[in-house]
Amino acid sequence: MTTRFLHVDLDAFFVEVCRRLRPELRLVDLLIVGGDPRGRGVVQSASYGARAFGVRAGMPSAEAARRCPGATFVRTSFDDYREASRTVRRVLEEFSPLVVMAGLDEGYLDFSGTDRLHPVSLLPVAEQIRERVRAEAGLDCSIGIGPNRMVAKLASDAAKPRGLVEVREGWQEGFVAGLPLKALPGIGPKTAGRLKSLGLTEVWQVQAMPVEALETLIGVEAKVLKRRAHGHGGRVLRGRQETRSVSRETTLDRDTDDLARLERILLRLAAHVASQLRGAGLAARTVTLKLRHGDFVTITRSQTLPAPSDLDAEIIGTARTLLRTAFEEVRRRGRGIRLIGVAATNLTEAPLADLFEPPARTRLRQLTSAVDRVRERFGFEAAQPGSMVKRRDGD
DNA sequence: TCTGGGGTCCTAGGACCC
DNA sequence: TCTGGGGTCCTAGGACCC
Repeated sequence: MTTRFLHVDLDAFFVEVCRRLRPELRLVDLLIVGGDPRGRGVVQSASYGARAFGVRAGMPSAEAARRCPGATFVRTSFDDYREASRTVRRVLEEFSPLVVMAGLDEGYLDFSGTDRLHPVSLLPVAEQIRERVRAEAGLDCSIGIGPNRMVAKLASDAAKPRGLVEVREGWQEGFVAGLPLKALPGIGPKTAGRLKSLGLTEVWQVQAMPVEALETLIGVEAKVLKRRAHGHGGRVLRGRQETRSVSRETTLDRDTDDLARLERILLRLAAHVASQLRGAGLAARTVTLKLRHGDFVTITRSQTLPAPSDLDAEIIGTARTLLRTAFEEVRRRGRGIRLIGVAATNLTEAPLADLFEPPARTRLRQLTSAVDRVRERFGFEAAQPGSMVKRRDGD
């Protein structure tokens, strides 16, 4: 069976969702969605007007404001982005029974085995999709078509903005030949730098090189790189698999080595993680604390519990123990802490009631259910462990 | 210029077991 | 007394993606 995929990528998604919601922004050309430029935030998305000034996603907001002084910084709630994304997905589902969103602003459609229906090109279908997305969601998109997922995505990159690019079976090797290696999936800044130091920056260079020669240069990763450089990658479209981790982290306004303050923040993060686990019907065996120093050196400390847990008290208690244990070492480094986070991993489905559970744990579970009910009615902040409540004598 | 937050996957060493 | 090899689990760190 011949395989064909469409990759639909919304253009400047976060910016355009904000524009949709606030009509007064429609005539504003220089828009940036991201953190406060006076703080430690980064750019999430920039309008094409702002991109002309060199503003890019991931860039510190302060830098973006310097490069594009006339830019307006905006943002909206996550729910608004999610709602827009759902609308787009519903449109895509009208065109293929197999649609997998790969984030809020992009999705794949499987058109494998549709040769009789669309014998030559999928461009007319892509055209219709683009029009329907525009009409239903009010958003522009770019669409790539390819014999595998990787090529479809690279084609949509080449199509931006508002374009359509089709790479037919047999054309993929020539199509990727003209791309830089860093355009390939899995080639991030580190790997691109390593390859560059070996004189490799373009896909065609890897195509021309025997796999043995590549192996002596970069080792075991040679085979994977070689396959991608020849335009292979992802001929099946799988739906999302189960959640592997649940986490919350936050970057502080300024670095601190105040243990009490870090603990209060950590408890709130851990409570959110536990609450999200319960909401998803999951329990975690491993709790991981993450700390990033002022100089960006990041450490993690984790502990695996004897049994999976989804209870605030247990997740919080484990996280706090990890912080207290790690803190001596943190102080010694003397660089302050800029980020603190908690992750729950090693997830299983929440266990059913245990007849032999110790009474203390039963009470804990009952308390947790009560907390959940209060939060459902009055919001998350309405119910907190006592030690999380900010004291009157300052932070 | 000074670097978010939520994820996934991979590697590697050590403990422990057979 | 010295030493196999494989498998699994745990921990720490890192690259990458959106």
